[in-house]
Amino acid sequence: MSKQAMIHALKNNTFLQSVSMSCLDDMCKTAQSLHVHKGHVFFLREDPAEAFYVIVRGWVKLFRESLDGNQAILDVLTDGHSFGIPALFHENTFPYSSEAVEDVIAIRIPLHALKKSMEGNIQTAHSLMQYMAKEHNNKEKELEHRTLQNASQRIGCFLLKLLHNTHDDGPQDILLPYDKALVSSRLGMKPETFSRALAKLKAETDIQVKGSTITVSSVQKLAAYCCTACSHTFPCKP
Amino acid sequence: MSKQAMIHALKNNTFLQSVSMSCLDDMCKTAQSLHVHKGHVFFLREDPAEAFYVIVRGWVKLFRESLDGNQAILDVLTDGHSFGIPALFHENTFPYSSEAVEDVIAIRIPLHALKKSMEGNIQTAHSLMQYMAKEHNNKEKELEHRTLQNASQRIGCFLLKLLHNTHDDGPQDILLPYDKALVSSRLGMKPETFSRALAKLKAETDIQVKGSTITVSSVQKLAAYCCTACSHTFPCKP
DNA sequence: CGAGGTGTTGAAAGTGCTCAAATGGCGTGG
DNA sequence: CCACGCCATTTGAGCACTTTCAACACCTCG
Repeated sequence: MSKQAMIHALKNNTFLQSVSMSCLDDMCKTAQSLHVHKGHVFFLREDPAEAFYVIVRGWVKLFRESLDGNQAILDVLTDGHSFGIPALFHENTFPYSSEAVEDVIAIRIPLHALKKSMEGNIQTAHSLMQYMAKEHNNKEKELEHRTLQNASQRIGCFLLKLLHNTHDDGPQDILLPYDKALVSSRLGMKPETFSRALAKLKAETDIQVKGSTITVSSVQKLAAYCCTACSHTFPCKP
Repeated sequence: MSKQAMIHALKNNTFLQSVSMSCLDDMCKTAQSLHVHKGHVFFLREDPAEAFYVIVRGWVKLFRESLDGNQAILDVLTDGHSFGIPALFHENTFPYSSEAVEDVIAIRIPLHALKKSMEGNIQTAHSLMQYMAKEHNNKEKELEHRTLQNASQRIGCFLLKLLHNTHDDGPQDILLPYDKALVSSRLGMKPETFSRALAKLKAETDIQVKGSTITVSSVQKLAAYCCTACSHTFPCKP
């Protein structure tokens, strides 16, 4: 991937999109693009951190493992999203591990380049803050969902976020972006629970499930089922 | 509370402590101190936000309520901590409600003062980022705990964070900082569950419970019980 | 002493988890 | 084109943990 292509990718749909071209140009001087194959890790928790990553294509999961061998999925990210940035504020070690869920193309940008850009350029600093605030907000929502919603409702909420059109109430198809086992751990449940909870959701809200394709017959009905257990009224955009 | 006292309070143990006196002085020009009595709210979720708060003394809970009337506690804060800041990045409305758990003395600082200070002063911006990164990190830990730890382990982990001395293995007393019902919802469980889970923790790790005072006979033992279900090895400082 | 708040306990139901086995789709090699 | 094996997913049965609802104990304060 050429340097120009990298800059273009950063301008499109990443947290750096408001940063000026010249700043991105600077930042990309030490950046590189890379392919990571399915199942391979970018870095592990506590690794010394030298760079953060921006996903150009593919899916990446962020996770931690407990001493007794369980895994908690923190997030699953795709095009335009970045990861590894919190290392900046964490003694330069990564606070989580990251792994390609499928083949990934990413841009690797040294943290010191980001730091330098931040110091010289208010816009970079502002973008980073915006990014962190959004992350923080997402985590708080997540925590609320774990507290107030049951398994079926969390699945429904996940589906609602995948909708393209939140206004039309007519039937819409949703394609699960990654396999059900990963969706389930992303939502803090086991695959078996996911399967049963999805069946329950099907019974409650008239969705149809065929493999990874889910057809929502009434968005209203689905939202009514999920969002009553949440502080946000549908659609919960920001 | 005099302006000098406010500045002094901000210099001591808040996220603004690295900010220069002159900046704090500026910021405090439009700040005011206030008392809020137990049970009274500072603001509600979705209120238009004009200021954030720094706690000088007392305890404040941050929470959200679902449509069907349940409450999720996001955090419970005390001296030196602040709340309301995320409104800066949230269309100037508060993303959560806040209520005094006991009588509180706080400093109310207009958000525009913070914003202005941030723009004129790198150190303020840096402090704010540091603060947000830490918050973000805390939320991720919280989420991990909900995923991987059971009720007893979460209580144990909560107690470990209250320890003054993490090195000595000898007996130490801990005083619960607020009532058990609030601790339980802070940890995402019901009061009854808390009571039973604490009894189980007592059986498993030789702690003694007498009202709000808990005596840990062996920190090692408690840590061994809780931290095996977590990715962080004890003591988990940062 | 009585009232109200706070915490505990019991019994039963609900929810999600574990382990094991069955199902079904899909790509490969024959 | 079909059989095979692999993998993801589903299903079943039993269990563990948490919640619910109700009752009770305890403490403090008036």
